[in-house]
Amino acid sequence: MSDRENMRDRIKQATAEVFGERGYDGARMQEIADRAGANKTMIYYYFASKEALFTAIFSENFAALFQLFNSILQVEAVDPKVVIPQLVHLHLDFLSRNPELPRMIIREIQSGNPVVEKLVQSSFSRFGSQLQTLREEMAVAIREKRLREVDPLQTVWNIVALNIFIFIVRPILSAAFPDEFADAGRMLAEREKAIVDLMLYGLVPRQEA
Amino acid sequence: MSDRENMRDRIKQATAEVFGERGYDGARMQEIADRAGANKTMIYYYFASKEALFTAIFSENFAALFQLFNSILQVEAVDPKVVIPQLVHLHLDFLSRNPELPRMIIREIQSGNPVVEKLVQSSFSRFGSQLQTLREEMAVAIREKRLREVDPLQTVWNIVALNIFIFIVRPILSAAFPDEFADAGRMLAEREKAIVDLMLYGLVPRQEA
DNA sequence: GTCTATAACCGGATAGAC
DNA sequence: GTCTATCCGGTTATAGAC
Repeated sequence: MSDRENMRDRIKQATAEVFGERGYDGARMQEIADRAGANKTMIYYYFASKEALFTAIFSENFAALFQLFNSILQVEAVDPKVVIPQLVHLHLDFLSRNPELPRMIIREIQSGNPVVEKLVQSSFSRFGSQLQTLREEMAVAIREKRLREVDPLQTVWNIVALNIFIFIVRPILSAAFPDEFADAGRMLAEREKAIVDLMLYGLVPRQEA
Repeated sequence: MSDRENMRDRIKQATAEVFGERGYDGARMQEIADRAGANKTMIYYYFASKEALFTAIFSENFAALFQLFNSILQVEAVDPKVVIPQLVHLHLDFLSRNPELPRMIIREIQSGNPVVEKLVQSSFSRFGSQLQTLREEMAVAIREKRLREVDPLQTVWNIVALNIFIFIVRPILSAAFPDEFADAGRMLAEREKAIVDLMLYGLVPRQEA
């Protein structure tokens, strides 16, 4: 029973891996079965089809990501020096536990799968109201000189862009800079530091001529 | 003759589009033919196979991108206030002319295609020496207080991350924020401004308490 | 160079035994 | 719940006429 007891979960795990690596179209049911240590037919015992399997795994992961985003955006006092390090850390931590998720989302987002469309729609409609709150908080922070005069939406995009980058291009980067990627934990820590530093202070020195 | 004269080029253009949208595995030779206004057989008249077609288009685009990177990195004086706006503008301009390229690269980079592997290897080995030069230039700039004490490699990653972001997640963003994406030119200009502003100054105000 | 028809193959899905 | 054997549709690729 040790391994065999939760075949369904092992299939889900294998599915996430293979879809993340190969994309929906490139994924083979046979490979998913192999990695789960199962017979191909077993997948069809638990899931109706490849499409249904994908939808289940994608929905689950996408929901988890947006749950994180929503909890992250519940910020009371917008002082960048306090908030930014927290935000970056939470997001990177989540991503390092789901490293294949960004590539999967990016790959499959324009697949035409109606479930995916609906998921994006509903996630972002909730996200919209959160964003409005953030706008107001940031406007206050700007007036009180705790924050430079920046656009809230662009700022959110910037954080996300910087955070997801290494996960999205990991295959390129680890081939191009093997030294930096030899120790994944160390690399992630350095990346986190660099992102926070950029977000807070930019490149131009404080004391100018 | 008007349209028909350079069928080969139209096939290449259609290929880039379809591979960008659907990925290698999702792309259908029939759809490429349709978009090129050609018969499917014509593709095989000009290219040996789907694989060969992909390799040709990928190599070409990837080479163009790295040519840009190399020309961009030939920077004499590293004063961020001068260099950053130029870098960001050149990169975004290139990307807006090849909007499908980042997604295509990210999708296909771990495909196992040996041509892709070799391309990445050779591109980055040349990039490596450029990076060494950049390190030295930046070290000087830091000593002379024109630049904050930042890591050169991380800084390059940051610029690339911020620049490619909207192209990579465009399908999500245009669905989630239709207003912002209604006018593509205006959106790109605002994005450029936001990236340069962040890179230079970060979020923390200059004059502190 | 361009087309129609078709071969060859592959991968998702199912039937049915145990 | 798990397995073997097989079907069927779709996709790349080619043969061969014009």
